[in-house]
Amino acid sequence: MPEGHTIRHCAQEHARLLVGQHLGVTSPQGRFPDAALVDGGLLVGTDAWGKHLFHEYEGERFVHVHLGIYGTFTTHPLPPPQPRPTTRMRIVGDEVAIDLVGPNTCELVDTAGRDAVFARLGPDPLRTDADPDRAWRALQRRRIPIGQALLDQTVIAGVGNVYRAEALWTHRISPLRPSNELTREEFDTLWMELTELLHKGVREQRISTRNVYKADDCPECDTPIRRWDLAGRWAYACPSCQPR
DNA sequence: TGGGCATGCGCAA
DNA sequence: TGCGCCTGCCCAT
Repeated sequence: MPEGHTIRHCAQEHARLLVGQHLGVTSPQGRFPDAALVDGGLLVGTDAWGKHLFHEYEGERFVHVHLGIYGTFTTHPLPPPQPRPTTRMRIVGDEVAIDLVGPNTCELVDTAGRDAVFARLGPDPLRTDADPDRAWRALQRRRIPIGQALLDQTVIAGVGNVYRAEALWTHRISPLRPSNELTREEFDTLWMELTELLHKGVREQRISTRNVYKADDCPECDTPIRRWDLAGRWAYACPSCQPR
């Protein structure tokens, strides 16, 4: 269930369980042949930016993972069960094994490759070095529905469909409002809301609020929630609380 | 048993 | 703008 909070949690957990160890890295499915190039390597750190995760091995080698919509990591105590036929990557440490299934991306990159990923991502509210001004300026430069902009990872990194729906509903902003018509105050509120929701998601390992996302009626005014296709993704909003 | 769907994204047209 | 892809699960048949 990957929005940014899931990836941040993986980075933290993998760091806690595996950093400082030489890892057995394999690809039972065979679709990550470069696993052999880091097999036995020392894991020196992990990092997350938006929905992108990096495992850094000694020698400036990074395994870049993007879970897409289906991807999952599973942690097993040793000895781990037989891998599934679809296990893209298995990492075996001193005390646990971690399996990766169904990712959009699992590739080996160098520092330049990692930086190239970072370069095309907007600020991630979960990162302490995040610069919300960059997101603000990106919204000003464009005139697209704010609901569409929030899912654009070059604007803000880590927000997915659920956090978008919940944050806009909480602050009574229609997903259809043009991005450059938000006031600075509204943007600041939205940024803070997303930051809090993401942090809460990391802590609780799930998205807890369910106000409009897939809801039938608005918890505030009982108006039926409207669902429509916004640039290829389902948008949810209360037509009464979030007027255009 | 099989179709549809899912918190995503890149690419062709 | 629409489609394909990565996988698992739920629900209808």
